Amino acid sequence: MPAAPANLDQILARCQQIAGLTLGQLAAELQVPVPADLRRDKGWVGQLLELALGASGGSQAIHDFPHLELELKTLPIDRHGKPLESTYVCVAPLTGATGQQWPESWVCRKLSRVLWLPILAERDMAPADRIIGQGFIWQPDAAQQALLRQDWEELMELIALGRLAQIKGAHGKVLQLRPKAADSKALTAAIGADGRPVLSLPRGFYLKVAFTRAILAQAFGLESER
DNA sequence: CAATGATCATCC
DNA sequence: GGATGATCATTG
Repeated sequence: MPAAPANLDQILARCQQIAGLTLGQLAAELQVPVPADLRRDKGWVGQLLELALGASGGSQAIHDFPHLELELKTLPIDRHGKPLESTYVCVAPLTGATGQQWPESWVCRKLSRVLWLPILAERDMAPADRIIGQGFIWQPDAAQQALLRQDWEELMELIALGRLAQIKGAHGKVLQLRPKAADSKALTAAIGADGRPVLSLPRGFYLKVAFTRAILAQAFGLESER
């Protein structure tokens, strides 16, 4: 298992080494078995790349590279370089976060610096054949930060006011709130419409495709359409 | 249960 | 085709 990288340059160097490899090739190097499909191994890609890059953290609520305050995100893209999915950020606090300010929020902290690792992963490609792209480190610019902050503040206000049930995935501009649970029967504490505690489906913050697509376009100078 | 890693599958 | 809501595995 690769050692934890000491700095950002080491991480980027490692990214250069694995760019262009298929996930099957990388898995073979690391002696990790490859699932035939991801239906029951949805986290496999992310965990493989964590291993390859020496990320730590596991299932704890901390950065992938704690000392570097760096978050690792794999990003499945199609052959045009467009993200296939929205990107999960973190679970949403449904209680006890009233009064929390944006700079202290887990969304802001996690997104303050991200190592994006595009993976060419058309749906008809077997996991082993998916190809690792060129990873890059991103930090939100002022405009991106403002969009994230605005969406976050709106969503958190609705949560605090007990309007969680009204929030749909379409609510934010770049950030959305959607279910995040093992199934529709999972429950967690939340604030009801009358302000009293209720149980509800856990939610998570996700970045919309248009936002991650813009990040890729920014990094690679691609056209943002198509 | 809640956190991590996300993709699946259905509906529009 | 794309987005929304549902779901899967694993760990502490």
